[in-house]
Amino acid sequence: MPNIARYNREDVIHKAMLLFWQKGFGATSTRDLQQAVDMRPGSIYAAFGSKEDLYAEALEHYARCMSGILDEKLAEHASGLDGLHGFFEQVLFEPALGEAGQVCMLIKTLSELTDAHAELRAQAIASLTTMEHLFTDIIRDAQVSGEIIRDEDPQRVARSLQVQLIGMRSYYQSTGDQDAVRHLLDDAFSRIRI
Amino acid sequence: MPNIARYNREDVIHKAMLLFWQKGFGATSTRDLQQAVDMRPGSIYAAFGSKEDLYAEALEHYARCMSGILDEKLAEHASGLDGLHGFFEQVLFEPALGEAGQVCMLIKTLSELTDAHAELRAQAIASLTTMEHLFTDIIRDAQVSGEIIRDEDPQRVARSLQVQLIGMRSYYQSTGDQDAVRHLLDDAFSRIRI
DNA sequence: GTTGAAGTTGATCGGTCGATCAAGTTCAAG
DNA sequence: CTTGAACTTGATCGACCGATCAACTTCAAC
Repeated sequence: MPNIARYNREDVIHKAMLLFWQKGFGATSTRDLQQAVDMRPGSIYAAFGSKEDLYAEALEHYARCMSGILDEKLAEHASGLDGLHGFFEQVLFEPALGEAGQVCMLIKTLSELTDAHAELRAQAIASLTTMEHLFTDIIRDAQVSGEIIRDEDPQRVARSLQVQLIGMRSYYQSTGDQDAVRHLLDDAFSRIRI
Repeated sequence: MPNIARYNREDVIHKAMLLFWQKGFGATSTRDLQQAVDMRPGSIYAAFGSKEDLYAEALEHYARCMSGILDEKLAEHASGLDGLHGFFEQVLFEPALGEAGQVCMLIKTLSELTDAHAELRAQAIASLTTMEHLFTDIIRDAQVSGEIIRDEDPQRVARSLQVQLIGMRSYYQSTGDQDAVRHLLDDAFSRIRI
C-alpha cells in the first residue's frame, strides 16, 4: 500500500539505548536523539510516541542484551558459577555493549528518575528482579553440583553478588582502577566457592 | 557599612544540598532552588555564582556531613569496627540527613554527570577517595587490635566494604527490602570479623 | 540626617526543551 | 498512470531553562 519505513526499528532502539545510557534520560534531548538515530522528530514521534516511550523500549532492549550476555557466558562454561563469573568479567571489563566503565543502565535509571516517572522506575526494578532470579537459579544449581556450600540461602548469595556487581560498576566508573576491581571481583567469587 | 545578608549561608547550602540530592543536578531548576532556599535569583547568583558553583558547595557539605556521621559513630563505640558498622547502619536505615533509601550523593553525581562537568566529577571522586582512606584506617586499627585477621590488605578490605555500601544503597532504594539489606550488611561485616 | 556599599528584587534576556502538524514524498494496489 | 495510505520533513509551538541587571532597599559609618 504505502510508503515503507526507511529505518530499522531494532537498530534505532539500540542507538537510542546507547545515547540514553551514556547521558541519562533528562540530559538526552530529542535533538540529540534525532541526530543519533538519523530521524526527524515527526518520524520518531510517529514510531515511538514520546521520549519516555522510547526510553522504555531502550531500557527493555538493555535488559534483553544483558540477559543475552549471561546466556552466552553460561553456554561457554560447563559450570554455571564459572559462567556467572564470566558474565561479571565481561560486564565490567569487556562491555561489547556501550563503553567500558559504565554504570548499569537500570541502576542509573533508578538513580536519576523520581516518582514523576514511576512507570520507568517500575520497569527498571522489574528487570533487576529478573536478573536476581537468574542469579539465584545459577547459585542453586552450583549448590547441587557441590561448587558452593549447601547451607546458604541461594537468594541471599545471589543478592550479595548482585549488590557487589552494582557497587563494583559504580566504583570502576569512579576510579577507573581496573586492578582494584579485579581483586574485588575475584574475592567476591572466591568467598562463595567450595 | 552596608546592608546585612538576610540569609544564613550554611542553612541555604544545606537546603540546596537536600534538593540537589533528591532531584539531581540537571533536574533541579534554579526556580526549584529559589523556592527551596527562599531567595530570589539575583541574591543566589550574587552569593554563589552559578548553579554549578552552588552544587559544588552542596557536594562539599554532603561529604562533610558524612564524615561527621562517621566521627559520631566512632565516638559512640569503643571498637572502630563497631563504629564503622554503626555508620553503615545509620546511612542505610536512619539517614537523619535527607530521606531514607537515597543513593549516595557522590555516586549519584558521578552517575549523572559527564565530562561536561569534569570539576564536579573530580570533586565527587576526591570525596569518595577520602572516605575510602577513612575506612582503611579503621580496618588497619581493627587488625592491630585483633578484630580482623592481619594478613589481609586493609585497603582491599576497606574498598570491598565501600563497594558493598554503594551497592546496598542502590539495592535498598530500588527494592525497599530492609530485611534483605540488613542481612547483606550483617554478612558483609561478619565475613571480615575475627 | 546623609552617604554609599552591600544586599535584594522581579522582570526579562536568549536559548533550548519536548512535542506538534501541515505539507511533501514514497510506493503497493488497482 | 492514478490513487491514497504510510511515512518523512522541517518549521514552529508554548513552556521552561540558567542567567542577568537596573531599580530598589537596607543600615553601619560619619
